[in-house]
Amino acid sequence: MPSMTIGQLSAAAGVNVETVRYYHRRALLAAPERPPGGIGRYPPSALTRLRFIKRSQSLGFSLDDVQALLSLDDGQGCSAARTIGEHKLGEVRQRIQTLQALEAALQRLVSQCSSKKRKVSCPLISALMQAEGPG
Amino acid sequence: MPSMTIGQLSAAAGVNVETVRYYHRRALLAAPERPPGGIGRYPPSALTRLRFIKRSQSLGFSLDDVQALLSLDDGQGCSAARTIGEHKLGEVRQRIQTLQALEAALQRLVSQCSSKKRKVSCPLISALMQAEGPG
DNA sequence: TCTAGGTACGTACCCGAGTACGGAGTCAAG
DNA sequence: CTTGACTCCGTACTCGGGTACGTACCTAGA
Repeated sequence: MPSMTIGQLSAAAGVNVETVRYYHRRALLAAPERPPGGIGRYPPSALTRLRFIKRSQSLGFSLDDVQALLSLDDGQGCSAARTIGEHKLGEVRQRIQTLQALEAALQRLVSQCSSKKRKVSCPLISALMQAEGPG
Repeated sequence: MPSMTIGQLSAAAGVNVETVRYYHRRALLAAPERPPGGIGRYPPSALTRLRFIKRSQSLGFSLDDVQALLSLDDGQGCSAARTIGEHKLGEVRQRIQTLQALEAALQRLVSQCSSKKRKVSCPLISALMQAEGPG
């Protein structure tokens, strides 16, 4: 039997049944053909698609991104797919930059807190009190 | 006049009036003393506190974190504050790690997409199709 | 045939950090 | 004293990615 119920499909992909239904609502995954009043059965391609979605998500693509990516999957959209990937790469690099700046600032505050040459109040807290503008 | 209305306070801190009220609801910022049926006026310390909140947020602290930090601002909580800071620093470093792994994977996919030695379909999309498990 | 478990569907809820809105009250300037 | 801006207060909505619940229905095994 080459077709699966929604429970089998979701178990195979490691997601919740509700998630599969949610993807139907988001039109990311077609609802299966279904005998009138009966229960839907998914072809193996549904599993491929579901894994595509989860894999894309794990690379930082949103479901909207995934939708765009999927719409390119006609063999023609390679340069468009690359554009989406490059854009996402830029976003990821930007987030890394921001977090590294954050890391440095936090590191500085915490080590001030550790050093014993502080005067009266906690240097972490008093540094946060100084209003040098947010950043 | 050393006291401000909510509009002046929020303008001085660069936040929305609604945000200030939201902080009241979250008990991050005390509601001002207010003549019966009259309009509240905030002391300058409210601005300091508001800036503390925004500054902490910009360092990656959640409002729950900020609440904890503020509760330590009695001159006694320095080591507790440092603990919170260290914990947050760990989180930030973890996020950086994850994003760097992401960056590498994305970079690889995008450059495969650019190189012309691809066979039939878009390598980015077909890589996402390969189900090697999410990651 | 009965029954347990799976499925279909619709709706509501979760998180965090606000934003939006509407009606009533208040305050200062003209 | 009126006008217009501001404030107060409560409730509901936003975004993203689902999760949870309830009811009705179907379907495979004993």
